[in-house]
Parts: sequence; structure tokens; C-alpha cells
Amino acid sequence: MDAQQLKGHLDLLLLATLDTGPRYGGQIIADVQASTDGYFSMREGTLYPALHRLEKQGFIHGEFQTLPRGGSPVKVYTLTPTGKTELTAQREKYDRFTRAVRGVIGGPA
Amino acid sequence: MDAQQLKGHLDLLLLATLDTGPRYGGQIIADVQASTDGYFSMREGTLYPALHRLEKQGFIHGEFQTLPRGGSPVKVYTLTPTGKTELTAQREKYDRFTRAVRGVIGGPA
DNA sequence: CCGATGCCCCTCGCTTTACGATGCCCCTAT
DNA sequence: ATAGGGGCATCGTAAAGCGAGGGGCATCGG
Repeated sequence: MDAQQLKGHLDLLLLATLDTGPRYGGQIIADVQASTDGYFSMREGTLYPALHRLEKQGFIHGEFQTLPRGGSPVKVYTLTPTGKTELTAQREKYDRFTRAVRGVIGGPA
Repeated sequence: MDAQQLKGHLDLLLLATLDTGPRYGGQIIADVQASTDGYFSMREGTLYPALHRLEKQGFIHGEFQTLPRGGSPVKVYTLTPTGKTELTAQREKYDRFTRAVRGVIGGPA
């Protein structure tokens, strides 16, 4: 994977992932990796700052919880209503992006 | 347009644009902007360093020419055979990227 | 009982890269 | 001669993903 390729699209991926249900860090990384057949292998140094950004913007909400099977408390993130709105906006923005790229490189309109 | 959205995809756009014929800076900016209905409005500070990168990698070749209608000589860039190969590779990489994103955000596979 | 291991969360510094501003050059027009 | 415009180039800035490192808590093995 190319790191630069991900810039500007990470927030969309995170919001979309949390749209399918609350998760904590490790789960997000695993799920994204699974959903992309291993193409996106997000690192912790990428994920946590991004989550903090999104939380500061009010799009997601993090809360420490202790899992049933014990272990250290994990920080579970949930998509807020505002975040759901933002997700829709980001989907549209991504759509405009892909259309624009197709306009240049050709291929199915 | 979001600047970050373009990161990692600019080279593809430039190679694809030059694949349709040699051009100089101003033309590239105008053509990309036209092909994307104004979505990508590249700036000079973005374009020229990118062109230099691509030339240093041997993907394109720039040469000063004087246009028929006079004026200062312009630097016309041409896609090299190596660049054509690279364009194919970049198209595939972009395709993998979009497939991966769709895998996360859902939508038509 | 105690150290080792394994997750999980967080942060710092680095690198890459698009962008805005600025400047120079050459040519044309007034 | 002077002003203007198009084209090329560069410098400093900012954003963001990444790698490395560290701390906390729980479980496991000796």
C-alpha cells in the first residue's frame, strides 16, 4: 500500500467502519484490513491520532469499557449523529473525487 | 477540492494527461481542470515540482520549444516508454485502491 | 510470588507532498 | 520606454500517515 494514497480518505474509512457498529482500536484496524483483503494495513500511529481528530470534531465518541473477558479497559468508539451526517458528506465527496479521476484517466464514466 | 484528497494520485493524473499527447504546464492545468469539470484546479506550486519528480524518474521528458504563435519558449513534456509502463502500473494501483475503499464503505463491488 | 508476554492506548519526530506567495524571463503592445 | 501577461521555477508552510518507543493492566509459566 502507498501511504500517500490514503491521505484525505482515512476519515471516510473510519466513519464508515464505525457506521457498522461501535469498535475499539484493534478491531478497527483488523476490520479495515479484512474489508480490503489486506490492502489497507493501518498502523497505530495512524489510527489513534485520526480517532482523536474525529472525536474533537464531534463525529465519534470514545468511552473506556472493560471487556467481558477481562484485560485492560479498551476505548470503544461510537458514531455520533453528527458523525453520521459527516459520513454522508464524505461519501459524496469521495464520489466526486472518483468521478473526477475517471474524467482524467478515462474508463467507465 | 480537498488538497489531501489529491495526495498519492497526482502522478497518475499527470501521466494519464500526457498519454493523450505532449503538453506544457499551462495546458496540463487547463486540461485537468476541464476533464474534471473544475473539480481539480491544480496550482503551479503543485504542478512544477511534480513534473520535475516525474522527469527525474524518467517517466516524462521535458523540452523547451517555441510555439508557432511566438511568445516565450514553453517546456513541453512528453510521456516516455517507461512512463507509459508506469502509467499502466499506476492505473492498476488506483484500481486496487478504489476496490479497497469500496470494500470498506460498501456500495457497488 | 515474580518475571515474561500480550494487548491496548498514546505520543513524538520524520518524511512526503500539495499549496500559496514570490520572483524572473521573454515577448508583445501601447 | 514602459507596462503587462504568460510561462517556469523555488521557497517556506502545513497536513497527515508512519515508525518507534513507552506505559498500564491482565494472564501465564516457572
